[in-house]
Amino acid sequence: MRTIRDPALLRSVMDEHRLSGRFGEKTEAVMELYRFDKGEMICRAEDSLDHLFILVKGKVKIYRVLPNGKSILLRFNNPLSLIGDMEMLGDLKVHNTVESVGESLFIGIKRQALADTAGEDPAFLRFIIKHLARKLNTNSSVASLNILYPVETRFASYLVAITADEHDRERIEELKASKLTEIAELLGTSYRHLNRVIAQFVAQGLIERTRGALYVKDIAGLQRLASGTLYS
Amino acid sequence: MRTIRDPALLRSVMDEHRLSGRFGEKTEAVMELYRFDKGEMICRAEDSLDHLFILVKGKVKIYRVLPNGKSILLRFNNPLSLIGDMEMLGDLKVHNTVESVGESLFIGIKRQALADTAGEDPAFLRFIIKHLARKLNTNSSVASLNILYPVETRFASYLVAITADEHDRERIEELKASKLTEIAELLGTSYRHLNRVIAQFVAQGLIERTRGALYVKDIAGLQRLASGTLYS
DNA sequence: TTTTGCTTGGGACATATGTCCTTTTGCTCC
DNA sequence: GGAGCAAAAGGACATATGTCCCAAGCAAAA
Repeated sequence: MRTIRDPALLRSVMDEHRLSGRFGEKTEAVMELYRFDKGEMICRAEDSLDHLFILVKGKVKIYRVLPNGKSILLRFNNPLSLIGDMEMLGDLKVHNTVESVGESLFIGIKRQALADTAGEDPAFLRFIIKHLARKLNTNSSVASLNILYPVETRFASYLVAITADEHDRERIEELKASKLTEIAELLGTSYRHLNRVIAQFVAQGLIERTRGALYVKDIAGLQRLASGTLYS
Repeated sequence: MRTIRDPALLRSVMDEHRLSGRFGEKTEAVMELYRFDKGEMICRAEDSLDHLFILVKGKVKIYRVLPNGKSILLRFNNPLSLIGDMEMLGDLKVHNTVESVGESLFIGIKRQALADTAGEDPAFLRFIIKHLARKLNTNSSVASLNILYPVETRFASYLVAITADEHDRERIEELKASKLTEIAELLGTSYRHLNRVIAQFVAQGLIERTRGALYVKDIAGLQRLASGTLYS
């Protein structure tokens, strides 16, 4: 992690995401820029965090490692998502590992500043609340989807989500994974089983597979399979 | 739903939960008391909510109905939990059904008052944030637990949680269920399968079953099975 | 080029879990 | 006490998913 002291860059980043003027002046004053390199960890379980981060550039991968050593990929996050909100604002321990996928840029607010300044700024607090609410919403949708539907349905739903790129481009990005093993983790299944489902979809003419890449052929058919359970 | 105009009762309820003086005066002024009868719905999917509710007495059951007609019990909530936070504060649609288990009492804040008054009160907003963060935390723990461990482990974890009543009584209550069918739903499995696991636990001497009731005999053994995955 | 290693693709088998049905048990109401 | 009912207990079978392997393709390193 490197602190970037470049007011002009901070300004332009805030403009880009329409954050300028959105919070109180005092809150803006305590914001700083931080950069993480590819593969660098923003936090991992049991860490104690000193900053609340707002991702403004790049992409992070959030996963959880469980006592039995297994891990589950929770999601990918793209700009304007919060890291450390639960920990800093809810007095909770870190449970998830957050890793920078490429190089990424964050606006950070130190713990002390959060308590003194931002914690008294209603606009900032409402911003946090809105993000928390959306996170919770996504999270519980995915959770119930995971437990009530077979991998077949979830994978169809996943494909529809990353393919239909008209609206909601953001949420889609949040779930995008490259390698098949990662998709398997995201869906909470084994690579082997995902593979079976892929083979089945190919047999049904829903998708096509060529040396590793997948091509959606029948989005309507996939939608039928997902039957209204879209990741959302 | 009935509005209860009884300032004295409101006062005593707020005292009981140490809410008095915690928020700004204006915020306190827009709080009202509401009562729901046994089995009454606080909200259900696609409803539009007009209030943010804080449960102060009773117990509510939160579940989600999915497009395929299946439903999953998400959790039971006990006093001082929020209903409608995601919807009112995150501009989201209602996705979960919330049902009053017995008779229950809420402090409610109307949508308009929320925007005008409470939404400008940092103390109130921090209260909301803290609750959202905890909800999210519980939710994602349970979600990964559900997907990565077999029912056997989850049920052991559940039993440990509701049995170890020393510390954390609140969180435990949140997950307590009476009938076995309800436990099955909570664990996201079928009653049949839960039954199998129970039979297995009995055979291993971990629990005892007598006309419907279960008695924990070997909490240490259950803890070993749960292996650090406690619902938390 | 060979080697090494990661990713893909898939066979064989074991296990976890779901669905459907029947039987039993304990209760309440007549 | 018997009828009727809801919850509980469990048998039989089907399906979903995991684990363990092995083999092939491709790309970077040696």
